[in-house]
Amino acid sequence: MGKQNQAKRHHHGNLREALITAAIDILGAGGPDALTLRKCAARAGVSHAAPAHHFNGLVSLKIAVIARGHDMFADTMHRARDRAEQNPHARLNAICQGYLEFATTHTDLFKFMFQPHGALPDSIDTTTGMEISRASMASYGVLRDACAPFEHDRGGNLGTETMVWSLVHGYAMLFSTNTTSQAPFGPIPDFNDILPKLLLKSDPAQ
Amino acid sequence: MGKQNQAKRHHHGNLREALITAAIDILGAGGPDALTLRKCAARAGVSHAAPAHHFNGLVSLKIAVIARGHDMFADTMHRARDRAEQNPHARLNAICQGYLEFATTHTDLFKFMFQPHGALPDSIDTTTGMEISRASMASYGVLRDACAPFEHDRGGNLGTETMVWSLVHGYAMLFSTNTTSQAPFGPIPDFNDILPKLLLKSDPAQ
DNA sequence: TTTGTTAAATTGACAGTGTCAAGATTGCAT
DNA sequence: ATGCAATCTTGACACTGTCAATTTAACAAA
Repeated sequence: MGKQNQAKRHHHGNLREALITAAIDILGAGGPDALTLRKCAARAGVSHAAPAHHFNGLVSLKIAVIARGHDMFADTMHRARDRAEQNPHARLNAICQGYLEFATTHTDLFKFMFQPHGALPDSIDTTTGMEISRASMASYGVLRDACAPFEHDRGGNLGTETMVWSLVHGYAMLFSTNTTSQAPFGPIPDFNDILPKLLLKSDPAQ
Repeated sequence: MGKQNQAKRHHHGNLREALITAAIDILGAGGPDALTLRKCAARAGVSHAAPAHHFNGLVSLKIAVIARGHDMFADTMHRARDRAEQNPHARLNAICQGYLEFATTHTDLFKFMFQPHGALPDSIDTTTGMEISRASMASYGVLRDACAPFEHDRGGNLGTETMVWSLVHGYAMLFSTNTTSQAPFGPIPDFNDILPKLLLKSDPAQ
């Protein structure tokens, strides 16, 4: 086994990957404040300063985690889309369901992805910078493509994109879980009952 | 002057308030990661362990900052509402404008308010706990009251609340500022062009 | 194979941080 | 004035990110 061969080796072999998965595990277990370079290093079985050779500081590791999160995010939406009926309404509805499914099942990661992390562009190593731009554009593209069939009276389909994205994102942010001491809510309407009102209005062909 | 009299005193006089305003200043200047108990203490002119007598740890101070943020948030929406025409549509539209105005002018604080901070209810001192529940309920009440006139076919007006809140919150979260390495956007449609589509559809009297 | 160069990981150190314990100071009711 | 409780300080500890110096491993060239 390759793993047994690499067990005693000085070089880890794939430390960058191991640190990202370790970070996601720690994030899911202990929340954002528990995400620590030293803990990731310990979980990957390396010394505390080893991550410095793969990430330009803690912020870069966080950005890499967000990039990985966007990959998972896009996957969830893709799967939801592919098992839906193949018409624009069903497709967009399924993608929103995937959006909310990811926000519900990976709440910590989802909220972590849309937080400011004080990352100046030059403080991120080039590898991580490429990953985050690719992954974030890809996950946004899923929703953008699904909105394309819905023409809008002004501004092309950008208006539809903005409306749908704002609606589903706000819904996910507010109701995926009650964060801390939010106002008490009654039963929250299902998103299935919300989106059609927006779509029917936006699509003159309907 | 009271201040000069209190300058050399051992007791600060109003350290709790001073710490909260110091925290908001630091948050606006250096971002969430710069918000530190020791920095707040230094800015308030007390020793590093003084805050422990007013807040049950850093998390409680953060929650107190969020409560103060909700007060400012509600004020902004109130002012926007009061200078609008007094009909349901204009009122709700103005409140959403206030919502976005706060998110734009206090972006750091706004995003900080809607982040998870790993606050177990029993880890927050009672004073702060009362403040956050009062303040968050008050700020949510502004939007709730503005949605009340718009009856909805199912679920009373809760559906309208959920729709409008999700829409404006998502819009604020996504477009108040480009956080870090988001996908490249074209021009974002103004919220004034978005909300009416939702309202007109939701209000059968229109 | 031997050698030299580079990448990868380790060790050690330093300044900050949250938090606790113990002591000192102040304000206030009695 | 006296005692008590609230308030603040000092000191300490473990943990964190980050840097510098060093050791180890991998690999290409001779």
